[in-house]
Amino acid sequence: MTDQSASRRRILDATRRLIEADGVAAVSMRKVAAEVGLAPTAIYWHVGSREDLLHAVLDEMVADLPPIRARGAGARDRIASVARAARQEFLDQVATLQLATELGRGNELSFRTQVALAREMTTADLEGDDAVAALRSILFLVGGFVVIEEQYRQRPPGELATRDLWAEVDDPDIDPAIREAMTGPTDTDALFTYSLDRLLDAVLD
Amino acid sequence: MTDQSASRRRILDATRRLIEADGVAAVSMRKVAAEVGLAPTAIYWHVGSREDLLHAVLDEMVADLPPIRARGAGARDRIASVARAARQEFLDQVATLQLATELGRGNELSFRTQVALAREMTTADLEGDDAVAALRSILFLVGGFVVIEEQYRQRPPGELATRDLWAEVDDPDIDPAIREAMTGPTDTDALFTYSLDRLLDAVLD
DNA sequence: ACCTGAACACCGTTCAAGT
DNA sequence: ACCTGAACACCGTTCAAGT
Repeated sequence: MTDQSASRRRILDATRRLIEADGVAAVSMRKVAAEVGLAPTAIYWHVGSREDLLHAVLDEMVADLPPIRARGAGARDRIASVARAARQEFLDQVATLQLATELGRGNELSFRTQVALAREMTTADLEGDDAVAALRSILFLVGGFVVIEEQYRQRPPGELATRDLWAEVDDPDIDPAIREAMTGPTDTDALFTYSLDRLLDAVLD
Repeated sequence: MTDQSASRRRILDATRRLIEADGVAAVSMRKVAAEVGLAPTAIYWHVGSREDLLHAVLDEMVADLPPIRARGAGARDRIASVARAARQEFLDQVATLQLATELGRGNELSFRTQVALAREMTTADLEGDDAVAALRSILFLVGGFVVIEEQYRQRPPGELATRDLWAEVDDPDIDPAIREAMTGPTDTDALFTYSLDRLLDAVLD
C-alpha cells in the first residue's frame, strides 16, 4: 500500500480534486492525464480503466470518513445521535455520496451506520424482530433524507422547485393555509429532527 | 400538439423505447437516428439537443402516469393509501423515476403526491404547522424509500450487498441475533408498511 | 419545411513500440 | 517497470448545402 508509485499517487489525487470540484462527470482520462503531465494511455497502466480509477478514489474517500460515534447517555439519545451523525457526514461529504451512488456502492456507506445502530440497539437491550425493524426503518429514514436532500441541492438552474409549483395551485379541496405553507421553503434540518423524533417515539419500547 | 411531424413522433417513441429497455445512458443521438432511419443531425432539427430530447420524453412519461387516488374511509387509511400508491407508482415505472432523477426533475414527481396528501389532510381537518410537518415527513418517507429501493435494485453485479458485509462482522458489542437477522434479505414492502404505520401513529392526532 | 454530409472537438480503450 | 503515439470506435453539435 505504501510502495505505490508516485505517478499512481498523483493520478488518484488529481482525480479526487476533479470530482470534488466539478463532479464525477468532469473526470475524463485525458483531463486527468493532462493534470499529472502524462499521456492519457499511461493512466491505464497505473490504475486501469476509468471505472477502476473511480473505485480506487472512492476507496480512499471512504477510508477518510470520520467514524460514526454515539453521544449522550440514554438509549434514545444515543440512537438519535447516530442517525444525526450519519446524515451530517454525507451533507459534509457530498462528493463521497455522489461517487458512491454513481458506482452502485451506496450500500457500503449505509453499512457504517448499520453497524453503529446495531451497537446501540444491543447496548439498550433491544432484541428480536422489533429491534431489527426499528434499525432498518431508522436506516431508511436517514438514507432517504440524505439522498433526497442531495437531489434537491442538485436541481438544475432552470427547473422549478415544488414551492413554485404550489404557488399556482388553486384547489378548493385544499386548505389555503396548507397551500400557503407549501409555497415556503423546507427546513430540512428541522424536518429531519421532527421525523426522527416521531419515528423513535413509535419504534422504541 | 397533435400536428407534430411524423418524424418527431417516431424520434420520441424510439428514445422512450431505448430508455425503458436499456436506461438513459443508452440514448445517443446516433442510435436514435439509426432507429428511425434518419441522419443523426436530423434529430436536432426536430427536437433540439440530447437534453431537450430527454426532457420531451419525460414530459410524455409524466403525462402517462396514472393519477394518485386515495382509497378507504377514515383519514388515516386514505393518507396511508396515497403514500402506498405513490410508492407503487414508481416501483412500476422505474424508467420514469430514473429519467426524472437524471434531469433533476424528481421534484415534479414528488409534487403529485404532495397535492394528493394535501387534499386528504384538508378533508381530515388537519390544519396548521402540524399538518404541514406531517405532510412533509410522509413525503420524505415515500421519496426516501423509492429512491433507496431503486439504488438497491441497480447495484452492479460485482458489488456486495450489505447482508454480505454483515456476514463478516464479529463484534462482541452486537447482539448475535441482530447480526444474524441483518445477514438476511430485507422485505422492503413490509418495512415500508411498518415505517409508514409507525410514522402515522406519531403524526396523526 | 425537412434532411444530409462534412467537420470539429471531444470521449474510452488497445496495443505495438520505445526506454 | 514505466510511458508514448497511433489508431479505433464511439460521442454531441454546428453549419452549409441540398430538395
